Amino acid sequence: MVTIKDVAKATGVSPSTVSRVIADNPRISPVTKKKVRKAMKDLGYHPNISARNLVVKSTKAIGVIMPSSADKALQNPFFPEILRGIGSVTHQMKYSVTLSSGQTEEEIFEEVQRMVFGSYVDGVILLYSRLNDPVTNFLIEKEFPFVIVGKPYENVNGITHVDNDNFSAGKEITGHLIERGHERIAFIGGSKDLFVTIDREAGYEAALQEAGLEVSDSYKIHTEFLKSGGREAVEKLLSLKVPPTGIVVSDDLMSVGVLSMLEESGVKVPRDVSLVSFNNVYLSEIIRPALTTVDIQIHELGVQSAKALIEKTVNKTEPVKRISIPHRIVYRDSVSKLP
Amino acid sequence: MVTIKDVAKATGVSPSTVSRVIADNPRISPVTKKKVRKAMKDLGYHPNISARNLVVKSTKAIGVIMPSSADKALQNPFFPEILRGIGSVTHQMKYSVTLSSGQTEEEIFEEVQRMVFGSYVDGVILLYSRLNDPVTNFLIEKEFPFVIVGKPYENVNGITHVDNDNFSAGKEITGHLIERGHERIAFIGGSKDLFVTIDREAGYEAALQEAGLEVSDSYKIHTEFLKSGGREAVEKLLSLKVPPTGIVVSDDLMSVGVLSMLEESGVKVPRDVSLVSFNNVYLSEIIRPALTTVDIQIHELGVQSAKALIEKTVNKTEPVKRISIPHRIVYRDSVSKLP
DNA sequence: AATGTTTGTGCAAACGATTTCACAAATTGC
DNA sequence: GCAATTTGTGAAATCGTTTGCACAAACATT
Repeated sequence: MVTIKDVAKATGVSPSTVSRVIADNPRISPVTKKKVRKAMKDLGYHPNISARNLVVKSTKAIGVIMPSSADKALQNPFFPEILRGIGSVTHQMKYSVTLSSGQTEEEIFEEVQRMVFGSYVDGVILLYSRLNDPVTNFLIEKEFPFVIVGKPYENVNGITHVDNDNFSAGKEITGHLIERGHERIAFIGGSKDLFVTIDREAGYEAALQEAGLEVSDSYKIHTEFLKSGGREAVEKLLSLKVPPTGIVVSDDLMSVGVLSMLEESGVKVPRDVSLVSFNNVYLSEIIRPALTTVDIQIHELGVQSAKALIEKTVNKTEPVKRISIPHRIVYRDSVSKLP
Repeated sequence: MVTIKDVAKATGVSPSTVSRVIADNPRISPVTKKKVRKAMKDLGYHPNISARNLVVKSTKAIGVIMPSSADKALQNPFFPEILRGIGSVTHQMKYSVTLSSGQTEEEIFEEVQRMVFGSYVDGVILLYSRLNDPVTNFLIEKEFPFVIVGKPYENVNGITHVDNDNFSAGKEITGHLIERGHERIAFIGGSKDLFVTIDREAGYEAALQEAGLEVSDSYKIHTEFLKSGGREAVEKLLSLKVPPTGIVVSDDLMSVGVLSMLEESGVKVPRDVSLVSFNNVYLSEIIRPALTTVDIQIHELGVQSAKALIEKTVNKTEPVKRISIPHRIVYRDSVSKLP
């Protein structure tokens, strides 16, 4: 391994000078810089990151914490996409990203502790938000820089987070259905513990009320995931005396499940019922009918969260921010117009 | 920050002793260990990882390199899943994982260089395999520990990798179609540059030949991705004078695209044509008809690659390994039996 | 010409761990 | 009961950087 001393020796200067060249210190004369840089190149010098971290007390690394794999959500294309968003800024800023690998809630907690106590990272991004989450509490208590993607369960004004306006998104997409003449509109969502679900559903209800439509409990379904449980739910929905003509589904991935079940039951989309959902993952484009969905700009969620976090790590006094990523509806083929 | 010295002082021993307690050195008396451990707990001591890395010249971290985002494959649920597999062993071994964040091929290359030269990681896992890949060549040249998930393009016997037997998988799944009475079977695959595609296709052909069936070029389609391009391909396939009754698709995600197009063209699966594919991602279970597909055990690919890599990093002389993860067909509802 | 300032560089002390060597005390073997 | 070994601990060097301080040389100011 070639160290700073080697290039110092090779150039005939002191290690400090080499270090300053690396930092591009203005006090070093141009000619020395040239010399040193050449030597670095020739010898194939690369700074040792641990040594540097040790003294500067910063790692230029951020931790990204995934939800525990209890959240089956992990197969959701949401994650690779947001990782890419995060990656695009970390790369540009020459930061690196360390991924959590714990599977259970406790494992993840341990891991975060290691990350912060051991100075593995300068800050963390939480890719989930849970009520009474030990990780969140821990980070707050330690005053460790972090940002949440999504809406924090408590202390919303005290935690920097980046989120969509899921209420409006829900309202708008439901509004779209209403505009197209639908009056009986159902909602199918995931776990009620998730703020995304809650907000989108609230938006859905708001749109209904605003349009003077009745919101009925029998039109609202919450199902963890789309296997057996989901099937019954959808069937029940269809067998109501007045079945819905439109359905708002809280997530594209769920949508494909719902879609499949509908078609299986002989219900054609969008002919018999219209379907809209959220996220606009690649899948929603390749499935038939292509889904009308609200694009929440997952990539941008990643970008902004990484930016906000890095700002926080370089400037500890950075004020709390609430960043809202705009959404837009992308119209495709899953909704029909009613007379 | 509480350091080793603080706990030394608190316990009345020397830093070296504390260090040995951490390492659970047998030479330290049980009573001292007790004392020291208590002090560590009381003071909230956590070792500083940079300091340790600096002296032991190892980071207990591995780098995971994703394909460049030119590979749109990134939306594939394959990635989160394999990350979870990797994570499960890194977590257990108390390793951490650093994710590549480069988007283009060059960015990724730079990043890998930083990782190895700067001693960011002890080894890397390549989640792709490309012909003449600068990254691969670099790692080989530097003799830096790495493993490939998939089949290396060259030097197959010289590079530790973990892969499925894609040839057999292709052969078996095609065989299944044949058993069920199909004789006209098509193949739809992704880029021909990928070994997965090549191998699975070769297996497909082998099965055909073995059964005395003709393999025809007009039955083989390669399409980058499933939007416009894919649609035409599928239509062309259907409009042949003798259209296939069965299709082998190289990937579940593609399958949902194909499936959608088929149904859109009024072709019912499995009534009119049967469909099989590979990977067994969550999606293949929720879509209707549920897909008969070969489960390649993505999670296990991750587990084994991480294990193999860690072995290599702790023992540089570990021999090259070729690890093959078994597959199995999971039978669902996308194939019908022909008379 | 004397003084003050700027410019360019080196010395040496950190940073927080690990590890080699040394050594006293305790234990064992005979 | 004495030599040899084992057991338990500490001192100090080391890992590869960064950085505060010092200081000589060059330059600017009167």
